[in-house]
Amino acid sequence: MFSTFSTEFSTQNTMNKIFLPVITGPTASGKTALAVELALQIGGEVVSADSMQVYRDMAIATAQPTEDDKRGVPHHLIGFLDPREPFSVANYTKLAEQTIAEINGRGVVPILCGGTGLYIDSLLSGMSFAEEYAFDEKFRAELRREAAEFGNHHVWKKLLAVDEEYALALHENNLNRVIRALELVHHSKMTATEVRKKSLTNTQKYEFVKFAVNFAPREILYERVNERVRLMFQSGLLQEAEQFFEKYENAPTAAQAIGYKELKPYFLGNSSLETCSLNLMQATRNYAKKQLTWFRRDKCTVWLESEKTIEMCGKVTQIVVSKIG
RNA sequence: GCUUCUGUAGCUCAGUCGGUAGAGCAGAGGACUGAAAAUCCUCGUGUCGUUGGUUCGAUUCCGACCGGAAGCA
Repeated sequence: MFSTFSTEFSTQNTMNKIFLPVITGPTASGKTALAVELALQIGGEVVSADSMQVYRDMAIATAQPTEDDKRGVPHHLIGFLDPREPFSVANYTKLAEQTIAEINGRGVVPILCGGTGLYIDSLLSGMSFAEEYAFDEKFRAELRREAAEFGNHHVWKKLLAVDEEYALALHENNLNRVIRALELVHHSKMTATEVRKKSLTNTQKYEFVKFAVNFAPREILYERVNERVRLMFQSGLLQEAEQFFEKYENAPTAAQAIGYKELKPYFLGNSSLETCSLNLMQATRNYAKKQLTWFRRDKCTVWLESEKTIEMCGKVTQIVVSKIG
């Protein structure tokens, strides 16, 4: 039964690589519980791969595992950052690499668990993010203003002039990316195309097995999402959001978290709590769907039906143990 | 009971001066290299409430009926 999985992973060239089980899946799929169970079975520690769980004072909205959820298993990269601080893949991969190396150095198995596909894949592929490519808020604001005045096409044409290959691969309406690519040229004197090629020249540091938890049919997943949002309200989401708005006026990255932004109309008196709560569920369902789209693109992923959680834990543990040796 | 408005895609609504219709949202799929819980792309046939009439032709005009809303009694 387990042999069907073993063909999925490559065992070649495992020397000097850290073994890293990866557990991912859409929000509310139960990946945290699975990671904790695995950690208990093999004596591992969990490293989060979540762009929003890094922030403090947002525990409920970002569904950070509670002490009960953790069952004594140490968790890393959760709730350590001030919400006013910006954060990005570059910061994440750097921190995650350090954390994983540290855990591995103690002879403990690190377990990567989270729902931010970009962070996970960037880390696993060893993508490099050099300092000189850092972003420039003024530059972005100026281009955004130009787009508002002259249209997206105008800004996209600028990119076409300096990096034709990447511009043709991008839709002109995808302003964020068009601007980022222009920013790259502006600061690093390298095109996005060149940076992309260069960023993947690093050797991969990990020998990994990637599991993705899912519920099918989709309606079941969506009902779980709704239920999770209801639980968030019961746990005090409203109070947490209120405190967040009082304490943090300017939170560039953290303000994007699903949860607070849907609740804001309620605090401003523009919308009923019920309406906001329905919008919050809707946004979370949309998010879960988008996550699945990302996870599907990696054909080596081992998909797990989470109807039978116990059985699933057993399978995962067995696979992981066989890799550790 | 009378008057007025209203009944079109799962939802909210456009529209057709009579030639069987289209947006947003939802839903599905996809992209993704420093904001990724972000950003963006693709996909729209539905007895146009029911039933008669006028007409070559009605979802569109007229009548009746059945829902819904508001006002007057």
